[in-house]
Amino acid sequence: MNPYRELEAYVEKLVGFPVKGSIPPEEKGDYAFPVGFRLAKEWKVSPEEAARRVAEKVDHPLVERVNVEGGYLNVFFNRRAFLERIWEDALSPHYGSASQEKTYVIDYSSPNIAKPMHVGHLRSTIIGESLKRILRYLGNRAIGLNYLGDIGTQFGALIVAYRRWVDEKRLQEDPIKELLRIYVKFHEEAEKDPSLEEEARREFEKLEKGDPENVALWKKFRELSLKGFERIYRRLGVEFDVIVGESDFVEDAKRIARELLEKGIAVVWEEGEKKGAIVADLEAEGLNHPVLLKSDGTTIYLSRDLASLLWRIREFDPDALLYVVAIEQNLHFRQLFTIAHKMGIDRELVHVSFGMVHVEGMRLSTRRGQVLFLEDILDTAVAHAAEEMKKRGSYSPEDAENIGVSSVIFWMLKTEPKKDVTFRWKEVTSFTGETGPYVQYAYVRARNILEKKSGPISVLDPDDAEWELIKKIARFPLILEESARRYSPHVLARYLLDLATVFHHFYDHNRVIGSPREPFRLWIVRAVENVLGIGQKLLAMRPPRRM
RNA sequence: GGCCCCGUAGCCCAGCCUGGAUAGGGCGUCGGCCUUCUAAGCCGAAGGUCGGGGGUUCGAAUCCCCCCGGGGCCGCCA
Repeated sequence: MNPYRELEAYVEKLVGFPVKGSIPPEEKGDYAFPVGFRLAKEWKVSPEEAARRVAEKVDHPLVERVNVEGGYLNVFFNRRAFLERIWEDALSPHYGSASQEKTYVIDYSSPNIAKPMHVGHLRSTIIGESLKRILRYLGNRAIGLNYLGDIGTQFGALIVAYRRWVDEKRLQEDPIKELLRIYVKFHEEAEKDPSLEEEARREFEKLEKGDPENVALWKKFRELSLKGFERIYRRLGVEFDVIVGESDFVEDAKRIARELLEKGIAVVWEEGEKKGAIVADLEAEGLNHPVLLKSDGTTIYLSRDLASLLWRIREFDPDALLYVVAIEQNLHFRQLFTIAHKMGIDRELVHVSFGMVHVEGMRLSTRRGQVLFLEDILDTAVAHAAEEMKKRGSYSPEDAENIGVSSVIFWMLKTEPKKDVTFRWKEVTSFTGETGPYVQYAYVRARNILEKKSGPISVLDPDDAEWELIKKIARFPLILEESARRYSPHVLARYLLDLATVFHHFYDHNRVIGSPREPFRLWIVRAVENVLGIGQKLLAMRPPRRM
C-alpha cells in the first residue's frame, strides 16, 4: 500500500475522523496532520495539547518519530519502512495503476469537416487523449470518440466553390488547405457577387433533400477532411475507438423529439418566429426553450446530440459520458444533460469544459482564411527542437519530433482546463522553465545514467537529498488518482514538473556513478526514469531517447 | 436583463474541489556555477493589499453573500 495512504488511514483510525495530510514546511516533518484543532474543542484543551495526546498514541512501523507544533501532528517517516512500501512498485511499468473498472465514453477533438481544426480543437484533442490514457491506466474502460461536425450550411458554399475553383491535385495532397482555400475564395467572391450566397443556399437545400450529386460531394469532403485530420492525429499520437458524425443521428433525433413531445418534456411552440418548432420545456430549470426540431421538421444540434448520447449508452453501456468541449457550450450541455435526466438517464454526464484559446496578435477567422494551422505549430516547435539538438550534437529527426510535439502538448496541458489561455509562439516553443523539454531533460538525464551503468541495486538508509526524491516518487499514484477524479491532466503535468525539479537539483548536487551509494542511487534513478516515462505517456507526450 | 467562467509578483501560472503553519513556481531583470553522469540544468537576489467589502470559523487565497473588473453564452448555427 502507498505509504501516504497507509499513514492517513492510520491517523484516521487513531483520531476517529479523516484528516488530510499535507507537506509541512521543511524540517518540521515529512507529513503533517492538523489533528489538534478539532479535538481541542471536544477535549476542552489547547490544540497543541490535543495534538500531543494523539502523538503519544502513535505507534506505527512507518513512523520514526513525531513532532507536535501548534495543533499539528508532524510525522517523520521511518525511511526504510517507507522505502519497503514502494521498492518493487516504483520500478514497475504499471506503477500507479489501479483497478477502477468503470466505463467512460470520452467525446473529444470533434472537429468540423471541411474546415481546419483550430487551436480550440487542439486543446480538446490533447486534454481528451490524456484523460483517456489516465483513466485507462487506472483500470477503466475508456472509449475515445470523435464526433464529427459534418452538418452545416457551410456545405452549400463549399459545393459551389468546389465546382468553380477546386484544384484536384492540391485537394489530394493537402485536403484541409485546399478546402480552406476554396472556402475563403467563395466568401471573397460572394462580396462582389451576392448571388453566390443564394446559389449556396440552394445547393445546401439540395444536399438536405438527398440530391445524389451533392451527397456524393459531401461524402468526398468528409472523407478528405478526415484524411487531413489523420495527419495531425498521427503526429499527436491520438487514436479514436469510434468516429461518428452528427449526420449519423438525424433520423434518431427526429424520433426522439416526437417521443419527448409525448412524454411532455417537449412542447410545440405556438407563437412568434419559431411557431411550429418542437422545443424542450426547460423553463422550470431556467434553461429556456431550446429547439429540438425546427418548424420545417429538420433536426438541430441539440436533438442530434441527444440522439447521439442515447446511442452511446446503448452501444457502450458506460458509467459516465465525458464531453471535452469548449466552455462556451456550457448552456448547451446543461440543456442536453437536463433533458437526458428528465428521460430517466442515470449515468454520470460531465461537460469537461475548457477555456478559450486566444492567439496572440491574431484575429482568427476561418472564412477570411485567418487560421493558425496546427501542422505549422508542430513544425515550428520541431524545428526549434532540431536546432537545439544540433548545437549539442545529439540531433535525430525522431527525437526532434518527439520533443517538439511534446512541448506543444505539455504547454496545452500545464494549465487548468477551465482557464482561458493565450497562444504565444515564444511561450509554446520555449524550452526553459515550466515546459515539456524541462521534464524530458530530467528524463533523458536519468536515462543517460542508466545507460552507462545498469549495475545491481540495493537499499541503504536514504540521505536527505535522496529522501526528497523518494518522497516525490511515492506521491505518483495519488497524483494519478487526483488527476482522474478532477478530469484534469494538469494535475499530472504539474507533478512531473515538480519531480523533474527535484531530480535536476539532485543531479546537480550528487553523483550517482562512482558514488559509494551507487547501487542505491541507481534504484532512485530507475524509479525517476520510470515515473517520468509513464507520466509523459499519460500526457500523450513521447519520451525522447536523447536530447 | 439572466446565466456561466476567470481575477494570486512587471508578465504567465500552481495552490481553491477537501479551510490550517512565514502564499509556491516559471518567464523577465540582476549576480554566480561547466577538468566530474548533457548548463534545455543548478544556486542566489529583488519582486505579492491573493480584485474590493462583508460574513461564517479558534483559523479564510480556499466556504457563503454583495460589489468591481475581464471574458463567454442566452440563434429554427455548431
